[in-house]
Amino acid sequence: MENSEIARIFHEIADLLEVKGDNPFRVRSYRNAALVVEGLPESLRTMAQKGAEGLMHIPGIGEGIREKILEMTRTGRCAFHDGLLKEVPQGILGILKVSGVGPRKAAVFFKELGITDVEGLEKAAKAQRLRTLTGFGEKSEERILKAIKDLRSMSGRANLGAAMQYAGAFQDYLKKIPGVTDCIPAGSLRRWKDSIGDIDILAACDEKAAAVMDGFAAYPDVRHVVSRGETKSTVMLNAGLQVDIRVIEKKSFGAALQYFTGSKAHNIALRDRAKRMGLKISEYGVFKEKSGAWAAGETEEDVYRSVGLPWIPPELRENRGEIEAAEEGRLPEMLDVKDIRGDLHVHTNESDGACSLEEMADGAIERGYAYMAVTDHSKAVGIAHGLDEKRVLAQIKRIDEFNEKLKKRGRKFTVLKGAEVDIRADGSLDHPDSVLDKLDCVLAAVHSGFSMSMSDMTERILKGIRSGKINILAHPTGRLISSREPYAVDMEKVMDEARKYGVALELNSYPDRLDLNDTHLALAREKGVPVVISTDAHSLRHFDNILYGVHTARRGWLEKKDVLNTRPLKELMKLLKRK
DNA sequence: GCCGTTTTCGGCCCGACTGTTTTCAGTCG
Repeated sequence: MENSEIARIFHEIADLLEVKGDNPFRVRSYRNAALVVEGLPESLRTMAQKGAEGLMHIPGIGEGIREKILEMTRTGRCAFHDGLLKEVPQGILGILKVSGVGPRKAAVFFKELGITDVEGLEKAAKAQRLRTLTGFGEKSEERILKAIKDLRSMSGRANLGAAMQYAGAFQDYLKKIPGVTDCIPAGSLRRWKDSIGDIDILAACDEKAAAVMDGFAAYPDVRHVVSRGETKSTVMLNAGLQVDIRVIEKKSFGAALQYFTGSKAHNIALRDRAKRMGLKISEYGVFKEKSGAWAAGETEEDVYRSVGLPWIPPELRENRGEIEAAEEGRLPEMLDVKDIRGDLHVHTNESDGACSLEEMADGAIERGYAYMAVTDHSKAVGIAHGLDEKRVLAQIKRIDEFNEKLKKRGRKFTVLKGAEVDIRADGSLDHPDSVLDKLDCVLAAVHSGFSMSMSDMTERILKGIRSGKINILAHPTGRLISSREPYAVDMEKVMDEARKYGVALELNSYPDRLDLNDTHLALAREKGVPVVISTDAHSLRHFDNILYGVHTARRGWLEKKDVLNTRPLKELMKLLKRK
């Protein structure tokens, strides 16, 4: 059982306990454990091989949950979870996804009306049966029907790229409303999380907040207003994306930004820390607990300073040890997009790119890069018009000629000869060694046969690494955030072997990929496996995606030294020498 | 169920909005 599945079970246990009306702090323990497990770089499967001893010292995991992890990694089941499902029908978990319906209401619907799933809830609301319950009326039914409609129109979480665009447009609109002095997207967007549940926007204003709220609700792309208050409102966009806005006075802006950026787990830990110091943190500021006197709040720096910490970059705020690291002066030196000196995954119109080699090179030069690797597909990827041996040789010749031309013109820019060679189902590479040996930078990647077993897929990729012919493993898990699960692969084994063979792992910056993800990157850093941040550009504008890659790397605590393409060309070329 | 400058019991972040009810519980972030 993998970490993601174990985390899912803990989330479900938390939901089921809540519907049962169990101790809310016990519920929180399971929810917290789920988050901790999700953020764990190493797999519990591996850690549990040493028994309970291997699972000690994971914050938030105590004896009870440790036992359940052991059980799940050994048997693939959790008896406690199975037992809960006998008491509470699984369909009720779906009801909890309906906005405005939580565990208490779901329990009432189940006990009083025998409702066990969303369809049943919809029927009951339409038949006006909910209003027969105490505490529910006509409006409750309306809200629930609307929320069910919204739920169905949402395609789960939005990818970061799309969410950024929606948020940017909304932000521009809000800034033009009179009285708004500042406006910034917060939430998981500001933390550059790879998928976004909703957009959170914080606005500071010097006049009546009500005017801002009017403007907010009047945004042309709004489908309907979900809730509307003095300082806080929620709307649903036509695209099925929810947007929350919070309006706050300038003197509280830092505290509000800190609060609204999250993550929830980070905030709880920070507020807990404040409490132990005799302080209280809310979105309005930091206050002395006894006297209620205002202590800080205008900037985020002030808020963190008030609890004895340096400012913590948003990407790190997941309660994954950043507060302890901040306290001990161990926060990573954050990578900057300016540190990136070149792109090592670029396609041209020889395969499925939109632009020529020359056009892509111009684009890279314009960004201030020192180098770029042309890495078109190999023939197995027919749909991308992959190159055969003959075409690769022709491309090599063209690149040599192009580099000569650049040199003559005095340009300090080099195009590396590369390929994105397919790792076939049997682990062999899709170009002969004679071709690979002529290239500067060989990427290898899986493009088909995703449904293999974990052991087969791992072996397939290990064979590619052991060929000694590749430099970089591209998009190592193959996930597409909104449409395809990662294939099953033992990433720890892949990383160990990659380190042995001097193969780097790619962080693909495409917002739908972001592959490796943040926790894998943390593992790579721990294991000392070098990472390359690339865009997989198929057109000029794709170069911009490097921003998503860099911020994802920051989420994985990667520093400049951990990333190969922060090195100057000469140093890079030495590192790309294959064994 | 977790955790300890409040250490093995007794706490556990904090506030806005909604609907239905007259003072608040439930939900959300």
